[in-house]
Amino acid sequence: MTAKTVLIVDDEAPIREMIALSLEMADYRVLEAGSAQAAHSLIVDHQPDLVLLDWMMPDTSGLELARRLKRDPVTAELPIIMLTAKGEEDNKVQGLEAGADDYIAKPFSPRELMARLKAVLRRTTPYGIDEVVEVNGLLLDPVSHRVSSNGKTLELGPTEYRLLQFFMTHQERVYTRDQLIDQVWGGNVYIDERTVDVHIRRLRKALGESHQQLIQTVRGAGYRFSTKY
Amino acid sequence: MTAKTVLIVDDEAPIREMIALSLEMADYRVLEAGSAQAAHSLIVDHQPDLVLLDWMMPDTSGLELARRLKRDPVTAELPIIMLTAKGEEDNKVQGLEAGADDYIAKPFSPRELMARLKAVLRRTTPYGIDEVVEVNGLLLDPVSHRVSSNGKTLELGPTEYRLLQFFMTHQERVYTRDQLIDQVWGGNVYIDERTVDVHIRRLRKALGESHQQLIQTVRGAGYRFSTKY
DNA sequence: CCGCCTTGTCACACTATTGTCACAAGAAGA
DNA sequence: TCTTCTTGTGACAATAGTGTGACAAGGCGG
Repeated sequence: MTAKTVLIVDDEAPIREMIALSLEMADYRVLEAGSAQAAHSLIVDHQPDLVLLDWMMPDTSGLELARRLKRDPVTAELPIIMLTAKGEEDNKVQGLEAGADDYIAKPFSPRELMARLKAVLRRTTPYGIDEVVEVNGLLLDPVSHRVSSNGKTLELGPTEYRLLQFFMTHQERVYTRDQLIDQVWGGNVYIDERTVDVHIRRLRKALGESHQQLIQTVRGAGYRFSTKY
Repeated sequence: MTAKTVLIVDDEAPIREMIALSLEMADYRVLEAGSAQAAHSLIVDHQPDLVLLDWMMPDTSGLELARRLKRDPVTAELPIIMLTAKGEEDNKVQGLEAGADDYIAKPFSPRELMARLKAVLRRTTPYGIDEVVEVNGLLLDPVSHRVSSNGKTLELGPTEYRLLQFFMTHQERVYTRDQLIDQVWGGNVYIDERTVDVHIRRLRKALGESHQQLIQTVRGAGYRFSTKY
């Protein structure tokens, strides 16, 4: 699961920062824009997954931006949450008509914001298609999150599971420890390369005699998952 | 496992036949319809397990049919896969909003079609809405809203009941806390993820020693209801 | 208004998992 | 064979993820 990117559009920097802080603590990537103009180019460049849009903006109103985004086919599916001052119920209607997916009245608690944000993201990102992978009697089923070796369920820790999943969907190719950290641990972690060795070891152990040869050491380079040995 | 019936709705006969051929080779029963009208009566008569629906249809568009099916409680549960010409990403969103469970862009390989089809069938509920569900002596009767374990009635709160019902009709699949909130609490609620844990705990407690192992924790992922442990 | 039940949240207890280290074992090259 | 890299292995302390009990707020029928 990759981190979602959220764009905050508000002309008041303190508010932006407050929101940005909450979001970053919850592991979202955050972009900020102080004007509709800036917002638009950020959207084109960075393709955020969601926009938090303030209703009151000096130049072009937030409403205008929302309309524009929804009209353009490229950005039409981008979910938008409108922020607005308390009690202005009319705005809510207008905002939703303009294509906003949800609406939050200021002042709001960070907690509420997060909850709504998740709800919107949840219902706009459809589930992926998860396919079962099978190699020589080794079966990985992402749907039930289960791995079995010749029918017998294996006990894998989360990291071992992800590692195996990556290998099974990227067979026959050598990956350096760095690449594995990138792919399995997810981009922005700082861990020792040798840690990979340890997890490889754990995975091999869990796979047992019957399948541990599938994970091969390529000396001086990295590791490879292959049926040929 | 009995053969699944798939209904193909497309106004172009050659395409229908191509798809039908692939499906029959994979042991599916196939129905064909050239119009939304025909499709509707076939659905009523033959109750297929899945509908492959073309987006572009002369009379009522495929989209319309999808909406109609999802609106009618009788057919609401019927999984739908939309077919559409390549690159029309807007359609994807509209299609998914209309209730389609998946979406395939033409031209597609038979292989891809089969994979998606299997995936959709796997994750859609094989159970009728009012059917009694039974697992290892654990019995849930949606009509009387009652749950019994080896004949003895259990006391479940409303939420625990819904949670259990969801699990029993969606076995063998891991659900994240988010997804459970979506499915059991209903789309637009804002509650803490950890609340799910508490309800899981309450449900397990209520199920007693005999059945609490059915609800399994998948560390780092979520929960799963399964008879295999 | 009262008592009863359900619910969401919190604080704390508990455990599996994780990253790292020190050392053992192998491979490659001279 | 000996030296020098590189990888395997077991142990361990810190941490992240779950289990668990308690509680206050809210709903609901009386």
